[in-house]
Amino acid sequence: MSAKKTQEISYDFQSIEEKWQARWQNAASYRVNIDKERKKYYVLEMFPYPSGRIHMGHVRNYSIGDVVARYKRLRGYNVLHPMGWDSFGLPAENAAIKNNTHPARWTYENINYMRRQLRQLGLSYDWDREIATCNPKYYRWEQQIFLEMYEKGLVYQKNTTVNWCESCHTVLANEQVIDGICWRCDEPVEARNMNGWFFKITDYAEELLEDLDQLSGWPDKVVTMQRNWIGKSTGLQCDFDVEGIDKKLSIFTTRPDTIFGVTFMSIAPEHPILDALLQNNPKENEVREFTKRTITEKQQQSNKDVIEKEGIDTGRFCVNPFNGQRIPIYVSNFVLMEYGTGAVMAVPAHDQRDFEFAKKYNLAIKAVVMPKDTDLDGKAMEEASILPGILHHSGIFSGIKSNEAQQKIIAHAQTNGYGEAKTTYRLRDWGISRQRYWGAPIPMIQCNICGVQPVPVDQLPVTLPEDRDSQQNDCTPLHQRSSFIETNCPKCGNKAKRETDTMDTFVESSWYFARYASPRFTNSPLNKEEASHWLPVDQYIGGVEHAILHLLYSRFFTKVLRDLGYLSIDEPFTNLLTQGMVIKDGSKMSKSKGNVVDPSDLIDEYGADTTRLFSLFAAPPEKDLEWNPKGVEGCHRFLNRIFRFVQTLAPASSIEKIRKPDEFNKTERELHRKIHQTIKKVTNNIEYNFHFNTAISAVMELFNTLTSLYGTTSKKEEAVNSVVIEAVETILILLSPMVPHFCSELWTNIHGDESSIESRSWPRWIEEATQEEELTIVVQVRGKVRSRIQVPADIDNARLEHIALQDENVLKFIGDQTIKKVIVVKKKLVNIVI
RNA sequence: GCCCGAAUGGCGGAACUGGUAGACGCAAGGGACUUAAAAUCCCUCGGCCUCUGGCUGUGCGAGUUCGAUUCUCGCUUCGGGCACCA
Repeated sequence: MSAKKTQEISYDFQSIEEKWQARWQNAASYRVNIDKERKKYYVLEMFPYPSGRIHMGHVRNYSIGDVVARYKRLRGYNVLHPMGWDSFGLPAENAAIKNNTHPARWTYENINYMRRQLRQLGLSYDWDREIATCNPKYYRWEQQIFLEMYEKGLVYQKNTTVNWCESCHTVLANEQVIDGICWRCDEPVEARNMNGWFFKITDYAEELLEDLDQLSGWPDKVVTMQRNWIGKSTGLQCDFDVEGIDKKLSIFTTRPDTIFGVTFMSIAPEHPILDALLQNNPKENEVREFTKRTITEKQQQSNKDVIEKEGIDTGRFCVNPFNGQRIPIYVSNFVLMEYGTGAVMAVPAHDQRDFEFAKKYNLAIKAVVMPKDTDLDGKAMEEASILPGILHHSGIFSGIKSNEAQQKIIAHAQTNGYGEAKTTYRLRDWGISRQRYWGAPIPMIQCNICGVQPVPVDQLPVTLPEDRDSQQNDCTPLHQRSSFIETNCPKCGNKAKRETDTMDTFVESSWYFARYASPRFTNSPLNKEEASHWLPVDQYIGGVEHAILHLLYSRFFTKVLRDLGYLSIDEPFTNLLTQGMVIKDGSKMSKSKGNVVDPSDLIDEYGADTTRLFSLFAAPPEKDLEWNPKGVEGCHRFLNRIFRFVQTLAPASSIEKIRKPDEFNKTERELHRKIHQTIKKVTNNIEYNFHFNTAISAVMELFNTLTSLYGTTSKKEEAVNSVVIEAVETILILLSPMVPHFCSELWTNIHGDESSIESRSWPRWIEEATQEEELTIVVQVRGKVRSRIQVPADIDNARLEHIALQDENVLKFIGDQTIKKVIVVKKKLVNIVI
């Protein structure tokens, strides 16, 4: 459809939207400061990466947030609603290389463009608080937090196997590897040995897990995902003596009750004890060959495929401390060095994986836990039995129930000094080193004399070098820039080298929500007073794809910042709304699929208000939104209908027919009732479940009622009365969080240019006014609807039953059969059972 | 494999605590206005039948109940998460 054609049928959204955006900007309408008189409300949408242009996912996310912000303001809250840019990251480097420019330039150009797009949407942000994470004024504080964490022992460096993405040319955190694939570029990730910096998120594993219980305002799904990700298991860590060497083999098990069923031992190919085991061992070459092959296979294999279970006998034995039994030690390809102790006690009778392994290598299977009324025989078993039961063949523990035996066996090991209760987590420490240019430099120095030294806080920020002599792109990694590397040791003053890794961009987004409380503060990362006033975020809104990554890291940082004395809260986000994706033609909108709808085109054609309205109307926020261009037109038509109606309405001040409820005629009563029913419905929809789609439907119904009672324009004489004005005002206020320009404009049409809809407060419904005078009662015979009867609302059940039983149609269905029972549901229905 | 979630007209989606299934919108069909079209307005719109009425219908199969989209059990399909986790 051409713009011209649309113009003919539309209200002049372009000039209206420009007018109101200018007003809001000039008056700084959404600037916010601490106000002790009013309750605070902090609503935040996940800030965007400045990729170039706003997409429909952003429009949806920010429209939802803006409704919440505007609604809360009308409810009298002092609302903090900030916006900023998650502006470090790889795409900037790629674009810089492609266009021969500097990533900073590309990034800031994008920010400027996208800020303009957001303003065009009429989003009510406090732009004075805008931050960009690539600005040294932001990452300087991040470097300081890093140093304070280092001092607290929460940062360390280690050489370890890391996830390397060759296509992004950098290391990735575990959370950024999805099914063995890089979260950003979809290329497979390889294992590599490298030196890198880590945050000790595992120190907070228990608290991160426990506090999930507090997050009643989060979707269960996200809480569950985090719980699984942290992956806590409790059990026994137990030492087995190894025959012939002076070393112990330590295992971890969640099933200590099966320890008398151990028939072999599986250790990881990387296990450090292996060297000792292979000394003077005739099988050395054979075993070494196996481990070498397995390790290579593991590195090549993406962790998605389950590889065939394989193992090799080392020819060595260890001893079960509980019964002195000799146990062969195998190296197995499925044992992970990173989890537990890298060694597993194998109980084939009660673990399916061990069972298969035992069958393959013809190892003994010994059943020790007998489920109720069974007597398992290891030789005859066809699969492992994982059910609880009574312990057999288990020495002094025989006869005890398996769940009780767990604690007793752990206690026994503890008393005898060969084991203890142990908790392990799946969660790994967060590797934050990135070998890329466009990120916050890690503020550390390597001195040959003094070792690793932190950059003194008064020397912050360590800024990215910008040798912009040439017009060339400038993304050379830091380790290739001698001018950056060379420095002096802060301790001894001799020549030393700077750390050349930059921080994972998820570090920036882990605390930005706190910085918004005092974005220009220059004494420390956070102004404690401001932070304690505004935080936690009352409502956080964003895509579910961040369920683990960003949301887990932010929770971790909140606890760290608390322990560093900056925050007084335990959890950053009280309520979380995860919105669904925007779908077109069955798949997510993306450039590669060529199914993107550019929000700017929509704004040009229909205006920001229609664009916002549709994104809210088409589906409830947590569901995926199917894009339907015709649906947009439907929303546009709805606004046009209201516009036309209000255009023909006389100014409120000229209304002479001011009526009080007790003077209402039937039509006025009906409209008045609908007004209050709508206020109730919309308020509940926004307040409790963010179902904006049904909120909008309710307003549509109110408008439909209005026009069916008074005609599609209000030219008629009788339309000019106070109830009609109330209806229109209600429609405008209820819709104003969703279509703010439109409602602001029409409000001034009714009340004059000085009047502002935003200074009004959200309407309250009168419960009494929502009550129907007459009810439609359904009459069922044997559960089937046979008739509907109109009765006064205050009818009692006996009278209702009486009327129902006289209904002609009902009598027809009862015929000459006897009535067994009559069920009357107050104000709803009568069911006659025959 | 384990753990979550979902399934309702041609489509997006409604339905409070077990009580009128399909609100609202889109699409479609018919009509009014118009020289005509667009826009606007009005009507119809789950399926079937013997059509002022009736039967049937919320993924499938059972169950509880006077009554089930809603609760229970067993499946199917789709989506999401975790996955040699010891």
